[in-house]
Amino acid sequence: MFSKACKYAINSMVFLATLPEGQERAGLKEIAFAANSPEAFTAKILRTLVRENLLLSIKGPNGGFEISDEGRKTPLYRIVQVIDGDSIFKGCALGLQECSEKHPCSVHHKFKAIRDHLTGMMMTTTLQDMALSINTGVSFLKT
Amino acid sequence: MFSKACKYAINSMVFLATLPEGQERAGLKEIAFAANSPEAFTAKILRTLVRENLLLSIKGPNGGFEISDEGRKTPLYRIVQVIDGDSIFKGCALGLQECSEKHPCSVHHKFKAIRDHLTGMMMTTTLQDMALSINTGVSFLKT
DNA sequence: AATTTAAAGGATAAATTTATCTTTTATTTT
DNA sequence: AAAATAAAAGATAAATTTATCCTTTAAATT
Repeated sequence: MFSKACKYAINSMVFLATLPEGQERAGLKEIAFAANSPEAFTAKILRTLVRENLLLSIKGPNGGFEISDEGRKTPLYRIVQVIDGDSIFKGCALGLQECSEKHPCSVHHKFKAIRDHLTGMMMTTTLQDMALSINTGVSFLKT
Repeated sequence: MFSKACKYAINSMVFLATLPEGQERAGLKEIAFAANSPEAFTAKILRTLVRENLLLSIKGPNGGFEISDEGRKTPLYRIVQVIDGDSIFKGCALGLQECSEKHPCSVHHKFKAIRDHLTGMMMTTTLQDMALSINTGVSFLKT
């Protein structure tokens, strides 16, 4: 479904979103541990998220990464889009270059329903929503 | 969503399912062309499908591949399962090793709904269904 | 200003997926 | 039986994804 890079990105962002305002900064090590992801690879992914303004980064002693208020409100959709692109939301499930209402693949309509379902869910679920569910003990970040 | 190998497998199977009974045999070249997939790679994938009894293969002059009556009734689900495994149907979207009702990830329930939707569709859509939609001109195998 | 800390950036390597090519095996036709 | 055909099998290579490591840059503390 999602690439590993994408899962690491989501879990890192959600972890940062679980941190209370005022103590919202965390270093790479802490993030990678919390997200259960390899440190150096996570560093690369975080840089992408920083470039996209979904994260803030601070160098030097007591440096690290922070999620902005805006970042907390970011829908899951956006993270996937930034890391994996939006082929999962837009591309043809069977790989047809041109797959549309006019020239549909043999599961076009059936997949459209699922894709719409997925897209809707991913667009309406924010990192904050996910973080809240973790902070209230309803769900978990790590296995 | 699906690997290229899986898309090639599906498109190859659907192509074979579009062939009328009595002329249901096609050679690798013909299949790869119809499925828009690289020949040698397709050969490998077809061998997997043969091993799983989803296809018959015949060597020698006028040899090739055939889909059995049973194969025509095979749901899309099975092809994906054979080629990509069933992590897309069963695995945690965020990569948690243990992700269950008791120990859910932060999107467990929301994803369950989508997964159920996907699984249901894939289990009830057969290769024959897809082939029929192509044979009646409603949908297309190639772009 | 010098030192320390931590991210940024870039090079490299390992693993996996995708793809091709060559030889072998089985089958049909001559 | 010999020749021709087409899939099976296995070796190899290219591309992509995942992962690590090392040097540079920026910022805080001394």
